[in-house]
Amino acid sequence: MALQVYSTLTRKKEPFHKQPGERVSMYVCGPTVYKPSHIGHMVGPVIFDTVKRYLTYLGYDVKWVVNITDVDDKLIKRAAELNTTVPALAEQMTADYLDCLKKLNVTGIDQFPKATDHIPGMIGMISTLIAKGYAYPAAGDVYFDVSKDKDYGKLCNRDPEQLEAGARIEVSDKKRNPGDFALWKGAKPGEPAEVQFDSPWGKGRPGWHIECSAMSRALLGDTLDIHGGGLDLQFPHHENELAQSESTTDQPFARVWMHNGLLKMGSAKMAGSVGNVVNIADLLQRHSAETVRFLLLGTHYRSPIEYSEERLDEVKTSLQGFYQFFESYERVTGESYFTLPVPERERDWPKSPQDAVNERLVIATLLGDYLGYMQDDFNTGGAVGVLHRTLRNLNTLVNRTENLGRFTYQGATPSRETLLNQLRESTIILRGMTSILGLFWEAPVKKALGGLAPIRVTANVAEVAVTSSATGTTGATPETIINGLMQLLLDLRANLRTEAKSAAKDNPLKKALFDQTDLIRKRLADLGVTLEDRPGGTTWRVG
RNA sequence: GGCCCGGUAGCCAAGUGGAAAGGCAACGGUUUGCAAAACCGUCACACGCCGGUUCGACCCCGGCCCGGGCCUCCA
Repeated sequence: MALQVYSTLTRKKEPFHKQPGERVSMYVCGPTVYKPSHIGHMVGPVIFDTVKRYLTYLGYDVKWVVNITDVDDKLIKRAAELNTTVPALAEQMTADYLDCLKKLNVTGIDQFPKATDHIPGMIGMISTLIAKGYAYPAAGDVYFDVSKDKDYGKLCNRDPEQLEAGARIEVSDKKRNPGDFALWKGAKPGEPAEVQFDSPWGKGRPGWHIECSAMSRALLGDTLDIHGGGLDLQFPHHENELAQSESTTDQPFARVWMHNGLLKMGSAKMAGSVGNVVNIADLLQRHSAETVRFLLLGTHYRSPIEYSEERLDEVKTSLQGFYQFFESYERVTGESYFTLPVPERERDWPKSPQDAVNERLVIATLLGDYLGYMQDDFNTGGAVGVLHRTLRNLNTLVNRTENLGRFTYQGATPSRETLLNQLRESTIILRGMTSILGLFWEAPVKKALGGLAPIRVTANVAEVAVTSSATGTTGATPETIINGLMQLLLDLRANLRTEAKSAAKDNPLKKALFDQTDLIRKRLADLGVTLEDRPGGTTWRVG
């Protein structure tokens, strides 16, 4: 099935209008930089980052632009409150925004144009609109005349006549129609000089909406392939952008309009106006960026996302299985999941599943399911489900490899090498699937011990001794000491276990020795350290 | 009032005109000296309610109830 994308304009899924290999322009409305970002601000970026990753995987050449609106009423107000300047505030908040994107692994945005860098473009557009009769100056302001635009309201099904009925629209005697909106706002007395720009209509600043029309046009052209943004921007923001742009260029403004659902807390949306926002910096103190991204992608992008601490805890738990697998994978293959090649484009994926055996075939089927979901309007929720099913198969493969000989096969027992090959190829597929979603981009940090890697203790104590002396003792740091102590403890425990296991059943020492090994494990558990005795030796981890 | 969007198990959440993915929680089992981890199994005769279309609907149509969003700044 060809890629299907839901368009707000037609209210239905449509086959994507471009072919792999072609360029795709994507514009997503960014923030007005007057406050630190909250998680709601990250929904769109995470989703469209995933959209870009998937389109890239399919072979499209995507150029993605996100605007920074750095001049606006809210900025002026906030800067005054903080006793700073608008540019200084904007710069600081932009840095915060970019930092949040980086933390959530939103890496696909190609350009972040600032409104203040595009004033001439906006003035040009407004002049054109006036010349074509779509806009009119009024005492220093310039307004868009919605009655002149025949299809005004087509995105949101709004009837300009009925806009009056709402009566919540800002009233102004400068407007010809209640639904008219400002393209340019004349400077008001007392406003700082840095937000006063020269224009044919006197000093002033752009209205909200025009910056997106001007900047998307400047960087991506008259017609965008994809225009995205939050559901709450449909009206009036996108409706007005659409009206301005098409009235200016006489070209379709966007081929596809994609709107993401909003974050919900309980029964209400999360928003600055509701006052229930969760600041990202605070959030990341409690939960990993991975957990947050996983939460955002677990629900279809057009649906509201249920947000709560409980949800985050749940997601975190479900994520543990993946981390466990990554450790298993490394233990069994000696290779880190995070250094496996990432098949970024379709042509780079492992091929010829017909050559594969058993699990490898199953995983190839799962990949098909995964792609089926993604093809259907970027159904990341369904895709995440496939990830979990894939994980189960991979764990089975790990178990078979690690416990080779304990499993009975119908035909010939595969060699360890065969199993390892299957495991590696299958894991690369998982790696590719998670990478499209932008998940598991870096190895998790063992916070409690400052990045200390888990030690593996083999049952062979002689071998252990060699390992520890090879580690070296020079330059003792808290880390090397803790590491060494853990090693010591686990060595002793390994010895006890060996003794206990070899002791005869009726030997009273057997139980006594096992009691000691259990005591060590219990006391470590009290400290938050979990020991896992495996066929190849004992591993430990924090948590 | 107008315009949209939802209502799937205890919670979250996919989905298809032909007998409901996945996760969390719960329970049972395999494995383990015991654990941990992993794996297997159980867990919605049922998808807001009522009609209709159909051989057959959770999925299509109509009505109703409930919830949410937008119409004012908002990702």
